Amino acid sequence: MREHGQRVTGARKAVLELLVAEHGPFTTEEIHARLAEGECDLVTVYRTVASLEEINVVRRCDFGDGVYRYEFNHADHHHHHIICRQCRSVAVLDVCVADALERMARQLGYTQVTHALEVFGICPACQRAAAG
Amino acid sequence: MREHGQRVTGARKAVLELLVAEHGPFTTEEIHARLAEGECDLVTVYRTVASLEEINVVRRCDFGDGVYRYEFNHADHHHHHIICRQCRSVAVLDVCVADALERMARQLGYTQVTHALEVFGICPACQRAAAG
DNA sequence: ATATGTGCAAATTCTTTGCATTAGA
DNA sequence: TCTAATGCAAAGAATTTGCACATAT
Repeated sequence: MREHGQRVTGARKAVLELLVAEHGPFTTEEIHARLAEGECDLVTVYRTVASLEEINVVRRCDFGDGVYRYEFNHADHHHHHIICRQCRSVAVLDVCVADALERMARQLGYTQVTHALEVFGICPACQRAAAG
Repeated sequence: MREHGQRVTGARKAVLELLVAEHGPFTTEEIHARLAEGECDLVTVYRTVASLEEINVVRRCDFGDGVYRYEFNHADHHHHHIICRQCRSVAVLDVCVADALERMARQLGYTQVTHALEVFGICPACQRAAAG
């Protein structure tokens, strides 16, 4: 963070430690709720995840329900999520197949190429619940 | 639409015709603005794209700026977008590589599997602008 | 005839901003 | 010391909801 002219503060340490310790992804509300009482304001959580995303330490996910979620961005361990459309449970798909698309984008002349990929479905538990 | 118990109304025809004619993707505001004056309320655009998305005629895209966009879902012609982070211009990446992930999700027991994939970068024009 | 869709206004939800205060470097 | 970060309150933006009226089947 210091490399990017950002200060290392209590709030930032707390948010980042939480995201490193638990996998997430979490909404800002969830992050705020998990922090110690009075540790840090909800607004500061918003500002903190934005700062962390800027320096690529945190990745923002969109599960399509109008709320953004944030998770620690393991540099070496890129993965994606499968989200149940019904119960919103999240599982990890431990593979990434988007490299081909990123290459294609670079060939088109784009730089700083990244991607966002989420998979949606109905999880086995919800299928059972619907059937029973 | 009738197959899904949905009624064919003027508003729905207008929105769908627009999305078929122009490529999009468009925000609800953009759709509303392109429709004939008084053709249909903005709220109805929201409700219409939701109905159309439900029956998979329309696909929702998230370009990461907090606004959803909608485009006609060519059944046979699945593609993805490359969005310039700076000027928000959109180009089409005429390939889809997510089938492997969808297969994986189905193997995990998920049904009704779909995915959302967007690629981001800085487009050549914005690079030139920044350099010049 | 009747359930569904629409328009308008208002509410809700998520996120951002302004500004005085606090605290890193 | 000086700039950046924080907390609180308030604003802003996107989307959803309630309800009376209109309309497709």
